[in-house]
Amino acid sequence: MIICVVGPTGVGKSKLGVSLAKIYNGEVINADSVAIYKYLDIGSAKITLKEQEGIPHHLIDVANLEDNYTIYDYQKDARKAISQILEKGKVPILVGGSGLYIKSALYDYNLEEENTKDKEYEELSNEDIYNKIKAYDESIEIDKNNRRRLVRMLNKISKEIIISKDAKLIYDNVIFIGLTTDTNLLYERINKRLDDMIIPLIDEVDNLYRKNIKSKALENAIGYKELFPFFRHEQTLESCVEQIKQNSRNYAKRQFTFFKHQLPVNWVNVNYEDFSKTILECVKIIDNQK
RNA sequence: GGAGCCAUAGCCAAGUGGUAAGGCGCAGGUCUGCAACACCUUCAUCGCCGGUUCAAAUCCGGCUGGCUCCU
Repeated sequence: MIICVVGPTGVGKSKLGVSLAKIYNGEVINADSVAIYKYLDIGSAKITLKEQEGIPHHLIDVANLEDNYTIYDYQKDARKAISQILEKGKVPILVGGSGLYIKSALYDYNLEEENTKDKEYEELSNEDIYNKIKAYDESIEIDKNNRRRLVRMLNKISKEIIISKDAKLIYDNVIFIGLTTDTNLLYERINKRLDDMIIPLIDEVDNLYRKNIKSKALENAIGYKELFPFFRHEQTLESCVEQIKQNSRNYAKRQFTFFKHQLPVNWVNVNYEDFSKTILECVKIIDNQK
C-alpha cells in the first residue's frame, strides 16, 4: 500500500502525514517542489524536525539552491524512496502539494535525463511549433500560446518519446487522500500563517538575498520571489506581503483544480477543532480501500 | 451661497457621436521536464432622469454623489 496526501497549501497535510505514518508504520516522502531545497525553510512552511516526531521524512533538503531540480529528478528519487520503504515492510506516504511531482512519481511518465541537445526553437513562432506538433500527430492537444510546453512537446516528438494519452499508476493499491476546507477559511489560514512567520521569513530571505545566489527555486517560489522588490527598496513590505498572499491564494486554487481532475482523490474536510476526527476519517477511507 | 472638475465591472482604467480596449481580482479550466511554473475560458452597456440625433458612454438640460477653490 502507498498513501498519498494531497491538498492546497496551508490546509494541514504535513500534520496528517505524520499521524498516518504513526498509525500505519509508514515513512513520509515529501512531495513539495520547494521543500526539496535546502535553506528554503520558513517560506516553504517546511515541516520542522520537531514536527516530524521521529517519523523519517524523505526528499526534504536534498537539493542545493543552485540546482535545477525537476520532475525527472523527483520521479527518480521518489521511486527509489518508495522501493526502499516498501522493502522495509513499511508504508510510503507521499505528502505534498506539487501535483505534477506526485503524478510523475506514481504514474507511467516516461522521462529521460535532461538533454543539452534540447532546442529552444527560437526561430519558430508559437504557431509554427503548434503546426509541427499537429502535423506529427493531430490528436495531441496542447495550448497554442504556451510556448514553454510547445517547445517541450516538439523536443519530445523529435526524440520520438511516446506520450501515452492516459497515464497509468505503476503501483498497486495507491490511496489518495485530499485534504480540503472551506475556501474562505483556507485563505484566512494562509494569511495568518504568513503574518505569523513574516519576521523570520524576512530574515531568511535577507540572508539569501545578500548571498546573491542565482536560483530558479528562489525566483519561482511564493514567499521568496515577492520579497526581493522590498530588499531592493522598490516596494513597501506591505505590498510585497499582499502579493505573497495573493499568489498563495491563486496557487491554492490551481492545486484544487489539479487534484480534482488529475488524481482519484478521496476528499476529507479538515476538522480544525478536533484533528483526531480528521485522522479517523482518513483511516476509515484507507482501511476501506486497502 | 458661488465657481470649476469628476462620475465607465469588485478595483484600476482607455474610449469625446457609430454601437464598451486593457490590467488586476473573482469564477471555471488545461497539465509528461522552470509545476509554488506556464497557459486558456468567462465576466459591464458606461451614476439617475429627460432632450438632440438615423445613431449618445461620448452633445445639451436637470438631479444625485464626490473632490477642489472662492465668499
